[in-house]
Amino acid sequence: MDIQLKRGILDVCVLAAIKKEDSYGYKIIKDMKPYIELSESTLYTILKRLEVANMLIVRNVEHGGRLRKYYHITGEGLKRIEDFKEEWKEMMSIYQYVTREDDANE
Amino acid sequence: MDIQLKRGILDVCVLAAIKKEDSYGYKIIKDMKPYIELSESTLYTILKRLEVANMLIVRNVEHGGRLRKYYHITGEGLKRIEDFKEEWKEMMSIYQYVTREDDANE
DNA sequence: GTGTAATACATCGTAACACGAGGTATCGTT
DNA sequence: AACGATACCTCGTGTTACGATGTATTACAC
Repeated sequence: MDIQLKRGILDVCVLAAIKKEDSYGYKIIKDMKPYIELSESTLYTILKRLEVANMLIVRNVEHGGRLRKYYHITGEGLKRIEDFKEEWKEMMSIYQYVTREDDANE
Repeated sequence: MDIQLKRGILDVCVLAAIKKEDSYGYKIIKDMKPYIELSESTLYTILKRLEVANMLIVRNVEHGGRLRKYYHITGEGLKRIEDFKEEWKEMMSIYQYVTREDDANE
C-alpha cells in the first residue's frame, strides 16, 4: 500500500488499537497487522508523538524481566478519533470527485 | 483538513482534474477548490512529478500573450486512478478498524 | 497613466513524517 | 551454546506539501 495514503490514518489507527484496552508497542503492531502494516521504528515515533500531544499516557510495567510500556488513550486521543471521522467525510467527497464519471456512457 | 490525510490523494486528484479534458495549472486549482485546496507551489510540484512518472504529457500553448501549459493524461495516468480505487478499498477496511465499536453498548 | 487584482508560470528552503538499518537486552526452545 | 521471539530505542534518509518569493502580462478602476 502506498506510503502517502497511509500517512493520514496511521496516528488514528494506533489510537484505535489502544482504545478498547491499554496495549504496548509490540502488541499494537501485531494487532494492526491484518489491517495495516507498520515498522517498529514508525510505531515508536508515532507513540512518542501522540504522547507529546497528550493523546495517550504511558505506564511502565515489569513483565517477565522485560520492560513493557503500556499506552492508555486520553480524552484528547478519543477526540482525535472523532475528529478523524469528520475528516473522513471530506475524504469521501474527494473520492467521489476522483472516481466520478463525467458522461453516462462509460 | 489535515495535510497528512491529503497526501495520498492529491496526485490522483490532479489526474482526475485533467481526465475529462486537458487543463492547465491555474484552472486545475480552481476546479479542485470546492473539493480540496492546494497551493500553487504544491500543484506545480505535483505536475512535474506526474510528468516525470509519465502519467501526463505537457503541451505549451500561447494564450493572450501568456504561456499556458496544458496537461494531458496518459494511459499510465488513467491506470494510476484505477489502482487508487483498489487502494481505497484497503483504506475503507482500515477505516472500519478505526471506527469499530468493540461492544454493543456504546 | 498609475495602481491593483487576476492570470499564469516557477524556485527555494523548511518541517513533518515513514522507514530501513542498526543497537540493546531478556526469555524460551533446541 | 545458538537462535528466534519478545521488547525497547536511535539515527539518517528520502518524499512531500507549503509558504515565501519572483517574473510577466492583461484588464479594470480611479
